[in-house]
Amino acid sequence: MLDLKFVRANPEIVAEGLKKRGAQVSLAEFLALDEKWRRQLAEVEQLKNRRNTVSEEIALMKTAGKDASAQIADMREVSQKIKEMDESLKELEAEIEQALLTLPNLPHASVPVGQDSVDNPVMRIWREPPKFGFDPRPHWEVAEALDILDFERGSKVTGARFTFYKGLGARLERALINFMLDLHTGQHGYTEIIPPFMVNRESMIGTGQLPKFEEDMFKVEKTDYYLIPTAEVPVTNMFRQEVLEAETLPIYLTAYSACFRAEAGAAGRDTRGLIRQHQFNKVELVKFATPETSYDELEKLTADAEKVLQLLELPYRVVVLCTGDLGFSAAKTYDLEVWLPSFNAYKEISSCSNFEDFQARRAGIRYRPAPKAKPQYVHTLNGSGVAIGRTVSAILENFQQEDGSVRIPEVLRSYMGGVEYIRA
RNA sequence: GGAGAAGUAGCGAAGUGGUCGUAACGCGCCGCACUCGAAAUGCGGUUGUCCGCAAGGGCACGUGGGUUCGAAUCCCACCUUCUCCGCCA
Repeated sequence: MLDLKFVRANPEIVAEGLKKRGAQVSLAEFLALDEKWRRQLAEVEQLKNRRNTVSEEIALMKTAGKDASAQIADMREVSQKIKEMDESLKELEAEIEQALLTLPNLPHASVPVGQDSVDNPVMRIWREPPKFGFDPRPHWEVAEALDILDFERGSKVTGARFTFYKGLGARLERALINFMLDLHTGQHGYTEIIPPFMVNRESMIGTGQLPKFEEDMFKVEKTDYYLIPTAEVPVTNMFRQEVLEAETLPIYLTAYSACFRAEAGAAGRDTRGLIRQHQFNKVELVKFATPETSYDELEKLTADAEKVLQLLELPYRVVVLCTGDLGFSAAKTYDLEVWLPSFNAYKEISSCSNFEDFQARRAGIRYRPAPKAKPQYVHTLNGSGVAIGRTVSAILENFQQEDGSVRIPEVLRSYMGGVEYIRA
C-alpha cells in the first residue's frame, strides 16, 4: 500500500510511477475523495469536541445537583448528527482504503522501463546450456520412463495439474528441500520456519495477494482461510501489527511449504509436466530489513538463491524485471531463470523482490530505529530459494543421459542415500 | 463439539456509567542525583495513531455492533487464550 500522505503530496510522482507499470489509474478522483474525507473529518471532530466538553459540564452539574436537561436535549441532537456523519465518513474511508489497496507499488528508480518480459535485461548468465549428443526429452517423458512421476493418477485422484511423486522421484523432491534448507540455515544465516499452509484474509491482504487477486487463490469453504500460494504470506505476516526492536534487524527466515495456486487464466499453458501445478513445494527466503539496507539485502538474497542453482550445477541466468513486468507489490525484482532443454529456453525458478514498505504498511510491520524514536515501517523482501518442482524438472532435463538415466548432482547424493544415477 | 474463566501500556495488575486512559500500584526501560565506579537508594520520564501551517482537536481498554447526553464499565455477536469434558494424529 502506498502512503496516503505521500500520494497526497506527490500525485505527479505517483502517477508517473504507475504509468511506467502500465497501470491506468485516475488520481484526480482519488484526491477529490481524500479532500472530501478530510473536510468531513474536521467537521465531525469539532462536534465530538463539543460533545466531550458539554458531557463533562453535565457531569459537573449533576454532581452539583443542578438541572442539566437543556444540555442533555442539546447533546441528543449533536450525538445524532455525529452518528450520521460517522457513517458517511466510514464509507468514504472504505472507498479510500479500497482504492489504496488496489494501487500497485511504485517501481524503484533503478528498474528499467519496459512493457513486458521481452524487455527484461539479462544481468548475468551462469554456465552455458548443455549440448546433447542425442535428442533430449522433456522431463515428463524422462520421469515416466523412470517411473518416478505419475501424472495420470494425479489427475484421476484429484484433477489436472496434480501429480504423484514415486520412489526416487519423491526422494529427489525431499532431498532438494533438505539440501536447500540446510544451505540457507547452515551457510546463509537464515532461521528455519515451518508455517501454517492456510492463512486468513488479513494475511492475504498484508502481503498484497488480496483484494485484487482473489481468483488466483484456493479458498477453504466455510472458513475465512486461504491455501497459501507461497510461504511468503504466512512468514511475512508473522510480525503483522508488531513493532520490532531495531537490533533484531535484519531478520532472515527460510521456510519450506507446499504452495497452492489456482492458476486462473493459465488454461492450455504448460499443461504437461511439473512446470505449472496447482500444488508444488518451495523453499522460500524472507527478510525484514531497515530501509537503509534493503537494497543490499536484495542483492544478498538473490545471491543466496543463485547459490542453490550453482551447487546443483544448473545453468541459469538472472534478469531484472522491467516496470511493465513487475509484480503488484514489488519495487524491484530479479528473476532467476533455469535452462530447460525441452522449452529450449530459460524458465523462472525464483523471483527475488524488495517490497520496500509496501507490504509493511499493509501489514503494520514496524521497527523502532532508536530507543525513544517513532516506529517506522520495515522493508520486506523475499525470494524463492528455490521452487522445488521446477528444480526437479531442470535436473531431469539437464542431467538426462542417452540411456534414459539421470545423473544426480554431487551435492545431492548424500541426501539421496548415495544414489548417483536414477535408472529405470 | 460441550461447560466455565479471562482479554486494559514492554510485562504483571487496579479501575465495574461522568470528577482527568499520556491509565493508580508493582516490575522493566531511559535520564539525573548520590558514588572513584557499581549496586542499593532518591527524583523525573516512559502508548500509538489520525486531522491541522499552527494553535488545537479526534480516536483506541481483544474485534464489530447496540443502549446512553456520556461506555473500559451495561447489552448482543464474533475472535483469541486458559481450565475441564468429549474426539483425534
